[in-house]
Amino acid sequence: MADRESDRSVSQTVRAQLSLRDLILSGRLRSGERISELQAVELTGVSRTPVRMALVRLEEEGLLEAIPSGGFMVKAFSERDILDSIEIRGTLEGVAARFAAERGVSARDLAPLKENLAELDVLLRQDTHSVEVFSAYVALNARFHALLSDLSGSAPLIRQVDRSSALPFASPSGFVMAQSALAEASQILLIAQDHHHTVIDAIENREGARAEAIMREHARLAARNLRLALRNRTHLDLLPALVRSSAAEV
Amino acid sequence: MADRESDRSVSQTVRAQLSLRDLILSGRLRSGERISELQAVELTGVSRTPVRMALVRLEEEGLLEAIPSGGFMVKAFSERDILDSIEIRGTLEGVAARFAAERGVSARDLAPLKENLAELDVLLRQDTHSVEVFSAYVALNARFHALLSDLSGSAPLIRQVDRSSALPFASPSGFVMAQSALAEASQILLIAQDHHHTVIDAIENREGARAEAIMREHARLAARNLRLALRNRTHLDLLPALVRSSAAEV
DNA sequence: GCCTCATTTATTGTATACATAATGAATGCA
DNA sequence: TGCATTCATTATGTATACAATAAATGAGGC
Repeated sequence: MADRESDRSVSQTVRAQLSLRDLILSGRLRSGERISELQAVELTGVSRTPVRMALVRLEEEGLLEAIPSGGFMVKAFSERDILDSIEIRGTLEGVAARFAAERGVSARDLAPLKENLAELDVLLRQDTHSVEVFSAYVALNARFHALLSDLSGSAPLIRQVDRSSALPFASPSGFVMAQSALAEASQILLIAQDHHHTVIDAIENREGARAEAIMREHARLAARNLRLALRNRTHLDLLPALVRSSAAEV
Repeated sequence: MADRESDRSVSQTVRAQLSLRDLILSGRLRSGERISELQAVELTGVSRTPVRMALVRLEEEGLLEAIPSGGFMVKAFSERDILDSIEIRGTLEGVAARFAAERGVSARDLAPLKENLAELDVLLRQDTHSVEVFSAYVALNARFHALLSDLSGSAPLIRQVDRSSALPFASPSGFVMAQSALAEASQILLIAQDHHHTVIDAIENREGARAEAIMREHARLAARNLRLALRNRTHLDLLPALVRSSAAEV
């Protein structure tokens, strides 16, 4: 929920952006649906100016698409689009890992990653089928990836990785796929965690090519995971909670 | 020049965006300089609402940076940032080439690329040191790269490539470096053109890994070219013309 | 009965007025 | 003399009024 009237500390623009993002991700605004400014005003409770700003930002974010004659519509994504986005993200993360390895990182920079990794290790010994544990996993995993791209020390790269992350994680179907796959193949998480460990090892040993290859393979695993999930969809009831937790963290 | 008062066919927002982009790229607004809305209003001649839209879009474009307390400043880029951006772009173009190769492309899709390639061949037999020929080269080369990413058939990837192109080509120093390097090492263009030919060949023969490797190497060539240019800067007088032609094509 | 043109309506684009927050300077007090 | 507090000024955030354009619907003619 977007706390429409309360929380005066954040700007109207941000409030509108959060509200609208929530509406899109939760599916209340369907793909391909045109969204008029006045409609957005009704939905968010703020006036047209901040609503327009929010719409422009959501367009840049990739959730909306500008209509030539004016206005915006909710962007539609194919499964192929989402799979491609995962590969793009993996490719960029591969470059990030390689940069980190080639340019060298201090033990101080690596510390938060190792800490995060340890937390993930602990978590993965629990039952990842439960909503709480899975949500915690999603958050920790996202943090690992964010820390990793930071490790590259390259502002343009960090920026690009951020942008390429929008689609795989923003899309409702992405969420459906991610969690449903998880439910039936939680050992995949263990392999993913192995990737996390080995990429850090590669970076520490300055093995750039290896670090890059691991992150690419990591993305391929995620993609495979999702393709698998497309066939046998389960646990769709988990979706709303996941979407909500993701929208909140922005 | 951005034709301030004339050309009523385009929106005020777009006019403001073009004007401001031109001001930034031409260096009249210096890196790190704060740009207030009223100042932007003065400079562009449109009112605050479209100016704000333009500022937000330029922020998303990567040319401006939001100041926490409000407002925007012209973003500053290091040489490292620009070199990284070239590598990022090359990496993504590598994926695009691989996608094209793996998924297959029709002869009809390849036709415009081959035509473009032939035009480049003709051009490269001329004196690339002249402003006209070099400008034409820049335009044709940009078109080749755009067509190539289109060939991937992946909307998310095309989008990402577009975004990663902003920095290397938008930045004035990128232009300085690109053209000054060119002036003293025009044989590099011939090698680059060979890359263009061979990547198409690889795509036609469905050699995905080779296609990807070529585009990566292509970017490395560009990066090397620029590093070289950093040492002996020449022909800086060409800069304004190049910036102007680039700003116009958007 | 269908096609075309005009009128009307709705929606976006633009401008400006107002409010609020931040910044800087000046004055008073310690 | 130095620091803090307050006031003034400037800038951004927000709302709304107005204009222009595009879409839709109706009527009239072919």
